[in-house]
Amino acid sequence: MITITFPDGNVREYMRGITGFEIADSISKSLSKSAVAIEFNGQQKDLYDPLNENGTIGIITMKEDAGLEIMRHTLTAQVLARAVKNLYPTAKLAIGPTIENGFYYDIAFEKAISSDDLERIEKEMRRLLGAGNNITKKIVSKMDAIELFQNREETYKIDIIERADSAEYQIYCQEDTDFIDLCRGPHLPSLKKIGAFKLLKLAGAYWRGDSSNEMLTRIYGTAWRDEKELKAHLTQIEEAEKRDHRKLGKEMDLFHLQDEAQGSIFWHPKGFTIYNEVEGYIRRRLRDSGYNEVKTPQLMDQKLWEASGHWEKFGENMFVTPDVVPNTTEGEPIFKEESQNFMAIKPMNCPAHVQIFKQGVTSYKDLPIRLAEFGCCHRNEPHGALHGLMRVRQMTQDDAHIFCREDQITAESVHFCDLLQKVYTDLGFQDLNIRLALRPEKRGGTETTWDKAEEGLRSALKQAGLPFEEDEGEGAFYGPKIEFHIKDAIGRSWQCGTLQLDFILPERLDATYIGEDGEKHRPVMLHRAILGSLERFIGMMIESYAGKFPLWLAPTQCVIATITGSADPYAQELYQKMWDAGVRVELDIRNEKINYKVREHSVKKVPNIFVVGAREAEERTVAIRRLGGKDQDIMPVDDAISDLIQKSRPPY
RNA sequence: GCUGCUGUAGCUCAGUGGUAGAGCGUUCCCUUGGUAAGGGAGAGGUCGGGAGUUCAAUUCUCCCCAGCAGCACCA
Repeated sequence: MITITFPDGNVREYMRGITGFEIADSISKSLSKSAVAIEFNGQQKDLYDPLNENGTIGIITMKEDAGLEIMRHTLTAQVLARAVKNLYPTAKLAIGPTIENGFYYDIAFEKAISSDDLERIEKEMRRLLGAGNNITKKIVSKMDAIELFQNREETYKIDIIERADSAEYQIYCQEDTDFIDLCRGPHLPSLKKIGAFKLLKLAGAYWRGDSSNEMLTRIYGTAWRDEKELKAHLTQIEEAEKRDHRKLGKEMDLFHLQDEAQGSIFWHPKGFTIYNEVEGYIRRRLRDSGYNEVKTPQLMDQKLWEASGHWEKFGENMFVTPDVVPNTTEGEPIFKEESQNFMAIKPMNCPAHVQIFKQGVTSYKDLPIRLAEFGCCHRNEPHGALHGLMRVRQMTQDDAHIFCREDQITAESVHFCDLLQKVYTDLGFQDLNIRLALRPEKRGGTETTWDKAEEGLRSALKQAGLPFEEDEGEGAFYGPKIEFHIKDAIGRSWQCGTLQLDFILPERLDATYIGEDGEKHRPVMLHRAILGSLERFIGMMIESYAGKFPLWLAPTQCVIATITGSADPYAQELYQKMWDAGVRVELDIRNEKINYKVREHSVKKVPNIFVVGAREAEERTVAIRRLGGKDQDIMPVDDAISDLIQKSRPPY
């Protein structure tokens, strides 16, 4: 007999070898009916796995998220994979995991498939589900597992097995078919329990995530408990797509991109208003946090980048220009002779900041020195990486470098995390994903320095009360880093803020300070950005506010809209008054109905419309229509203006 | 960079082996209307670029460019 403990603390005795299904059945028929798998001693197992030891059991049903995930997993591994093999027998299966809201399967097709095939596959999947086969499994040795898949020429499965160091492998089968799949499970006991699903898209993906490997075809899908949940999810995706910053940027006339400057933003007046407000805000924050703003060259001799190490390490992502006068004679080459000297357009500000640090002599008493720059950087990003404002080739960071002593690292890091938190709160971002990237394989510096650096950042995060995850091997070659990620409208994660410790660059560029002992010492350098690139951060803001910016950021804070032409003089007077008071105001005295004007400005997401007609002109009032509201609010002019100005104050 | 898809008017998109259409916007006219689209008329396109097949290409083929999705990359 074995002793089974239930989540509520109850204990029961069962025969050795009993299954989760039988245990569920011994509790209630309805439970065994809804059970899809079990969790036994913290590990998920199939419903029909025999239990041979004492343990704690939890019955997983589709109600739990764990059950939903098992369903998604079964759907991709058993149904999508089988449907593909039925339709394309020569296709080779690679891996098919679950992801947030769904699943994918990576498959090598003999011939490329397209979205039409997606429909065929989905149809075949539904056909297979109709039969509602039971799923069974067998456990085989490594040799047998390899043989099984060799017979089917499933080379990727063989690769997976060969790389694994387990002695036993689980092979899932479906009754009445010869379909098999290698999987660590668990799976649903039967296809009858699959809920509602939809295949979404096709994309390429490298085998084992390595770009030197061949590219497979990845089929993405989403799956839910029932049609209602599925529909809700699809609606949510549609809603999220409406918040896409590229779409809103066009609709709200904020910026554009064009072929001749791919990856670089043309900021329109309205977009640049937001940009300037954000920059002004962060500039005030930095000034009051002990930073000194600087401006450094855009073009610097390539030799400096060699000295800093960037040339060797990141040269491929840099733009260079020969230091010669171009030849403008038509039909002749632009460069008559090959240039001996090259200038590089800066991809980062750090080497330049070191140059400023190195001017004169710095005492230990001067540290920390915090140099900030809204530095415009160019990075030669791969074409496929470019993405609206989120990934650009020309960007401006709220960049700063802190030169400090080793004993100041933790205090500076805590100081930074505090500042970052204040900024993110002000700008409406609460949902941060913070990652601490630790020493990579290829790295500079000693183990002791790395220990100190990693612990410095770790304790700073703890002191700042920020939850974080650690990523082994993801740090920069010069030091560990903290990354602050935010998700965009459709759930893609982008790094915005960052804090990086650097022991290497001061060494390479020979930065020193004079210590208490009168000797030269190396400062530590902290690379840090709160917003990251202003372009990306504004992109995130457009999506998180869905274009409905708070007043202090709204490109147009107020439109004065007239009802009849007779109110025009009054509206003009009002407009001048507000303009003089510094309000970002527009005047709409077009010969259009007020309905039309209200709609148009609402669609453009103008936060306030001051509606004026004959009555308002007579009484010297305005009828305020606020974005999203249905009602109007009648106020005397001066009250309305001072109220608007009051509400337009930046958070700092 | 890789895989797949897309590229037609300012925007969103339809369409065809015989050089093109809608809605919105824009211009002009009428309308002065009280809180999410008043009516009418007009202008506007080398159908992403290049080459090929064809009597004829926006349509078919190839190459290039760009965009989108994902992957890889992201100092």
